[in-house]
Amino acid sequence: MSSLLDLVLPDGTVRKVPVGTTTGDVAKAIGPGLAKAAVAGVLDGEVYDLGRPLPHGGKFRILRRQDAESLEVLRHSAAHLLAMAVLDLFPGTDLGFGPATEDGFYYDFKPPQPFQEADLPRIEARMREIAAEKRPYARTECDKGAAKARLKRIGYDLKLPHVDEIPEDAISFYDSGAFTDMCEGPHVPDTSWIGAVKLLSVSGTHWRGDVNGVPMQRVRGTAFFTQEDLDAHVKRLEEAKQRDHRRIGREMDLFSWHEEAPGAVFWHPKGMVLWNTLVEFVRGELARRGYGEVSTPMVLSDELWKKSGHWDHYKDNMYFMEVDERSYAVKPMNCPGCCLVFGTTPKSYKELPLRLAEFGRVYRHELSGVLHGAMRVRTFTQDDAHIFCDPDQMGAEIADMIDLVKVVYPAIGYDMAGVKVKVATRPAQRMGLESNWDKAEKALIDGLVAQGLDHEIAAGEGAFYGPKIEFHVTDCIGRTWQCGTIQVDFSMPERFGLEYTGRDGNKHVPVMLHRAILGSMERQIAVLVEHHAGKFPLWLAPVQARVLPITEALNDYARGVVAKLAAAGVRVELDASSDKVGAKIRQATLERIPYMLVVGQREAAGGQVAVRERSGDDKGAMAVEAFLDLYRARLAART
RNA sequence: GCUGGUGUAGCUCAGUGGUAGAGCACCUCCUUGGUAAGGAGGAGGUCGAGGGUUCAAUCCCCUCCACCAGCUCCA
Repeated sequence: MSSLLDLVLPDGTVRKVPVGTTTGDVAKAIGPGLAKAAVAGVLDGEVYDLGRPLPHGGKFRILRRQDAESLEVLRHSAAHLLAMAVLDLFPGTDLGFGPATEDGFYYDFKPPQPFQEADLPRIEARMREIAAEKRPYARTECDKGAAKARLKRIGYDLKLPHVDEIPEDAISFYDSGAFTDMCEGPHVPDTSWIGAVKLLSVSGTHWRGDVNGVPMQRVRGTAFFTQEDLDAHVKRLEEAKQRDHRRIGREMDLFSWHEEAPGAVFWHPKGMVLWNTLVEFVRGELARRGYGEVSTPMVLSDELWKKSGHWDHYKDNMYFMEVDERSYAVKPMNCPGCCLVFGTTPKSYKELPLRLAEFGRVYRHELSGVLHGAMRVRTFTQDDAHIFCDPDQMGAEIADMIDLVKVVYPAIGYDMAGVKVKVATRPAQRMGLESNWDKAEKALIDGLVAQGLDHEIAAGEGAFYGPKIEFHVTDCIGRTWQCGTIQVDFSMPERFGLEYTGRDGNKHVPVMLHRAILGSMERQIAVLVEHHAGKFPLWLAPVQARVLPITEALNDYARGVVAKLAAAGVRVELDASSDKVGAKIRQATLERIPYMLVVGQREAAGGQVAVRERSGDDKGAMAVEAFLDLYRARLAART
């Protein structure tokens, strides 16, 4: 074994260093600037502490403070810092896990007495004190037996069973003064590196996410190298809050909620403009793609749900009722109704693929704690469709669905690059043959690969009747929401005895594909509101233009303009209030109306309107017809 | 459902063991003003619901409901 290691740096040069060299040593050797900025090293993809000897040669790079991955290291260290403070203030607390997350960190605790939000400032203050103490993060390694003994000695009971699940033989610990934690690292050299930290919330959780497991409390926070970075982050969070669809929905009078119907959206006229505009847009695409549209009942007999499998697999989420001594359920999905439609008449292979769309409203009894505005509700309308086809047609149909997503999402303002695609595979609770699950999962993955979409696998997260592709978009505070979905289902057609006569004259069972593009109208519109911060493109804007007379004497002229625009299809309003024009502009801007049409003496004399855009751009005075040209061009461009 | 929090006017929020207040919005009047707030006055609340403690509860206690942040789950 050579006593020199070969480190291949990002620029391709090879640096020979003696065994025992640390990342810090390498950084120093390269230059003082780098030494100052260095946080950790990455050797063949694995991150090493600044002071940890590199065990072998390989591809090597140094993480600097400005690199995104450095924040992860820092925040993981901040999680330890949090644990130190909590153990100081609440002796006897048992520790769970404490990882870094996308924009911060958390640590799960089992304290003798539950934490309250009011405890956070105290904990945070203690964290700052400890940070100032410059406690080191000192790494040591031992074998599993020693690790268990060590955990037992310090009283970390929860982590004890976890030792055996670690694949490596060597277990690492990090010591910071009296505090020690089993942890694979990496960490910053000492606590003083954590320049700015803020605790954000305390919430409930369970040991390792198991609802039946030990209840714990999660303290969440975020950390940065500098206070300026933290301040900027806090400001971003506050700005994101301004995009909250619940707030904007109220401000723009799109929808409301009422205690009488928890988990249900009440749509107002302006919200319905968004809804109907989206539906009409999707309908246009469906017509081009050979879909028919159906509408099936909300309330269907229990018998149907027993046949479909929902009775056995989905009952907990369903609403039931008894009428005339017969039991019914409110539909949680549209598929069974659609199956009845398919089965109405004998089908020939010549009719396949049969594409049936349904803007179908469903009810699902979701747990009270999961409801969230219009994103997660108990009744929602899916832009659903069920495609009955033979197995050979499946690939082409899936391709067409993915293509539909790629057409619709950019049109409503999403960059496909920001849409996360997952393939959810067979869950523990499922029905149907394993061989069919194999085929179905393969068909979905093949479809994505053929369409060039990156995806990740969400193992075990499929529906009970089949695997699915999920298209996730992100809300204003970084939560992602599943919208579109494509699912393959071999089971339900079989259960409903659906069949078609093939070219061979024999009966065959069709494959059923379920799909939603927008997902649910409720969730989609909520995400859309946040995505655009309420500043919808013209074609979607509930109110597209408002006419603002400068004085009440101009109201009659303004009414004439409104009539002319309305006749041309513009969603236009008149502001006939006695406010001054500045106030009218302010109001229209707050309501995020794309066009403000100011009319005064000058405009009235020339049959004109003075066009101001939502952005504040003054387009100047122009004839009403000229404005309509502007309007139509932008409408067509969907901008 | 679980953990923690919140619930006072349409909205944002003060407040007190002796049945409530501000700003904005609303209504009326004055003002007729040229690109993000003109002025004055008025109206508006079973203080989430039910029970308890008390001479007296919006405030203290209990139960429930809804909402918020997470957990889990989902479109």
